[in-house]
Amino acid sequence: MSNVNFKATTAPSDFIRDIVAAHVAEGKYHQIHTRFPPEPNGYLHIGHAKSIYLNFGIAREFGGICNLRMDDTNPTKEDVEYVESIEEDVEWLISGWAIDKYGLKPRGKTPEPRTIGGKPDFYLPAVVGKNHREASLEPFYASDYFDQIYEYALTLVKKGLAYVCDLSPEDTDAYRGAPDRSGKDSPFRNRPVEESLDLFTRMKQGEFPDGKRTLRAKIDMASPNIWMRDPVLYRIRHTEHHHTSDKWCIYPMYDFAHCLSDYIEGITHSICTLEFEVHKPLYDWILENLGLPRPLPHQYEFARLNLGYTVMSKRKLMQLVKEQHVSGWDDPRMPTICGLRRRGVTAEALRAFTYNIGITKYNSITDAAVLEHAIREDLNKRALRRLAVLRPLKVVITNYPEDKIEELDAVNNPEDPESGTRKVPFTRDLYIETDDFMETPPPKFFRLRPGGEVRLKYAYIIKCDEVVKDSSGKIVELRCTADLESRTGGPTANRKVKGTIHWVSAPHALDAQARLYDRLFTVPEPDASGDFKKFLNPNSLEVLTVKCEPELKDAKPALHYQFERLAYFALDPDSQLSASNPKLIFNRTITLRDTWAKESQKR
RNA sequence: UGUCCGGUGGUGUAAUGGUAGCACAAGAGUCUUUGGAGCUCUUUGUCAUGGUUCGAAUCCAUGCCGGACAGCCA
Repeated sequence: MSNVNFKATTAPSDFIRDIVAAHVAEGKYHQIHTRFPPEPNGYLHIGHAKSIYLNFGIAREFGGICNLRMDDTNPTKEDVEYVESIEEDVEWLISGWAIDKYGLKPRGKTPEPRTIGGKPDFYLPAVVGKNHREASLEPFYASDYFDQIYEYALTLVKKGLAYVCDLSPEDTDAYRGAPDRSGKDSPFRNRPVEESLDLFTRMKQGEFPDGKRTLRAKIDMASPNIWMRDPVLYRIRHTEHHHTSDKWCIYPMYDFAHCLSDYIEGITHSICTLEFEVHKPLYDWILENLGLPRPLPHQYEFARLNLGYTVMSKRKLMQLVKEQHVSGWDDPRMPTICGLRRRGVTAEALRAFTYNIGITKYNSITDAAVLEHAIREDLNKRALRRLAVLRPLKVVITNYPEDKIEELDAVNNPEDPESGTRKVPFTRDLYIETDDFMETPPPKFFRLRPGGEVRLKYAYIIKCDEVVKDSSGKIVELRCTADLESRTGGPTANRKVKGTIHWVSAPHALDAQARLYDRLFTVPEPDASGDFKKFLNPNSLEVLTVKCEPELKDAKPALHYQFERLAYFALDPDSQLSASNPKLIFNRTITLRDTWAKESQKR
């Protein structure tokens, strides 16, 4: 990669960072500790990137740590496929930026019991600053705390703050009431502590089938907050767990496991999305009623990302994959991290994007143009310029010798002088873009026309003398003459010609596949109402065989390219890079801004 | 008609009682061997009504509008 100097992005400011900054100023915590806690039931998407950059950003800006934790309390939906993809994506997103704040733990380690001021405690510290790829380290798992969470459940039961309930799922629903209607006490609510203890133990031992009983917190069935109406803490699930195997048949609910996981890891700021706001009283209730000896974590909520022209829910993304509307989670049209990566979007662009949209509690839909702008800005600085013709039209320079080959100098990246130049071969037979010629052009068309002149980038000014058509009237070839003095540095090189177009020498042209992606959906809010799939864009992928300048035979997967005047491209992993017979596949990351397209649409 | 949380140009986001700013989008111009990039300029906004104050986007009250919550999902 070239050593482009990216301007240092100043640290953003938002209401959560303001809170953290105040806590740092007053010395409230020994060290700031955040966490990113995905459930491994799907692939990470750009909305997760917003959360990752918030949590790791805070760790980075305030000298803290951010743990990666698998929030894996529901074995029926989770899978190792997802935990592996999550690790890969998180690492890619924070690599070279906050990787030194990445909180992991020794593989297989679980919280150790200890005593603080006479009180029992469980704590699992993070390891940072080591090579995150070390096999000896792994992410945190909520499921690693099942023993401790079970202990805490026992404590609540003994305190008379939790009970085993025999209500069926249907009855539990009915007893809960509704937002505007008070709930009703379970008939098992005042079951003796000893009996609950016995039943809970037997639940753990597998004596009862799924759904038969639950452990519930004893709070207030009349609470205006539904989550305080004796919420279920544990349910029975005779299911193998991807991380704990068959050790458990009872699993803690999110609300019970999450606050305790935060506590066990010493999290100070537990940042989540708005829909958990109504759970906060429960989060606090659990921690406050356990007599915990260390400072308690606190929950803060922000608005999740909504992006125009796409869907963000894991359920819907899963549906697109399963029903094969896309080629997989990493299809370049997907808003997933792996999809964006495959498409050629960089982590830096995603970071700039998330910085630009900010953090608030207002539920908004971000214009897709904001993301596109961040991608273009990033790629403009780093992409290597190359000449490639997407839809070739043959051009013959009739006054140019048949066997002559010139090696012309071409700039690799005008934004980065250090990227240097390369040679591009020029011959009599060329390809230009079909769109760069019009037989009867509209006003303001600056490209080639019959009898008109245009400059070939890095080469000559040519004039179109003759349009050759086949029997159906289709244009198959242009016969042109070049101003042989007009090459770069030549006597007439500075002649004013309105248009400059790209080209490729036909005998030297390299065939490659180009995959042109467009928005996955045709409307800004595909999931606003009804079936989002009816808004799928039927033209979201177009596959072309294109003509590339020979330099591209050495294209590198890690690099980004701009096919001049067209778009940014990146090599797809499906490419075969054998030196003798490479099979190149380029994904179009994003088009260049096209003011001519806008101009021509006006009419 | 319960509880909680919100409401600033088209979109998103600042201003923490003191000149409503920035980005994207849109428009105009300039430059250009990328109709790219850059540079310059322009249009458009504090949900409403009262109140407190020398002064309110900001504080208070009322109303209006929007979102979240009734999984043994997270």
